[in-house]
Amino acid sequence: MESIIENNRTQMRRGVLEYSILLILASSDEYASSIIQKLKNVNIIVAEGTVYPLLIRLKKLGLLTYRWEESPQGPPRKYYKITETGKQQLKGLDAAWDELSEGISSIRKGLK
Amino acid sequence: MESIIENNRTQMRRGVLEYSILLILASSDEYASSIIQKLKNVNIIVAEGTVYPLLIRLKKLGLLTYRWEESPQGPPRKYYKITETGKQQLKGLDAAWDELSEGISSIRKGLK
DNA sequence: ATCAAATACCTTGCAACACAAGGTATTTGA
DNA sequence: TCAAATACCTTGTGTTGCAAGGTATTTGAT
Repeated sequence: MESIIENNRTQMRRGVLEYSILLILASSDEYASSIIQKLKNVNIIVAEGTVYPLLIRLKKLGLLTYRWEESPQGPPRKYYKITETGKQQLKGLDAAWDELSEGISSIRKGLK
Repeated sequence: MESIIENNRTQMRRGVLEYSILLILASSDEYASSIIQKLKNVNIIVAEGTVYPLLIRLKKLGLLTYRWEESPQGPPRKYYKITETGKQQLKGLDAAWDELSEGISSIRKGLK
């Protein structure tokens, strides 16, 4: 018994995940668990099993690099950093998001 | 050779498709080709093979009904209409969209 | 010294779903 | 009679988020 809403919420999130991660990394270098926490803070809740493969993919595409750093406690952390290529691509994603927002906005106004 | 941007544009669109269609039908009854055209008008470009199965699915879920109507030319048209249940679910999707927009907005502001 | 808890990392298998491509049916008009 | 336009729909493929499960490191309590 799954609701249409919950299902679509997932779908919507799915569409902006890479974008969100690049946005976060454009601001500062972060490790996976920290990224997940930041996303959770803005109600974009996402599973570990989603983020790790995604970071690996973005790294393969040359949009990210990473370095290891000691942690205050626990195992070392893999800090990801956005590359120049990544920054350029991010601009394109910004545009894509804006376009989509405007599209939805237009349809919404068409009502009433 | 696929760009990250084009790929993500598709992903983003994907997430809001059901939402967009319900929004359009909340305004007026429409047939599939017309819905596709309206989406195209706001740069949410989508293929036929995407929309038809989706309408069928939404109908099965009880969010839409349809009736046949003669066309000025060509074959008859299947006009879809949103149900009361559909309208209720749409409210939930409105909320989901707003939440996502705010989430992205927050992350974006975190920059600079 | 040992073991539990916390923190991080990562992989596998499944299910959902958009899209490209291809197909059928109806009407009009040349 | 046949091409063009309009409309409907189905099938096969590839991508991908997620649940579940697994490994490794450190700290601190017993």
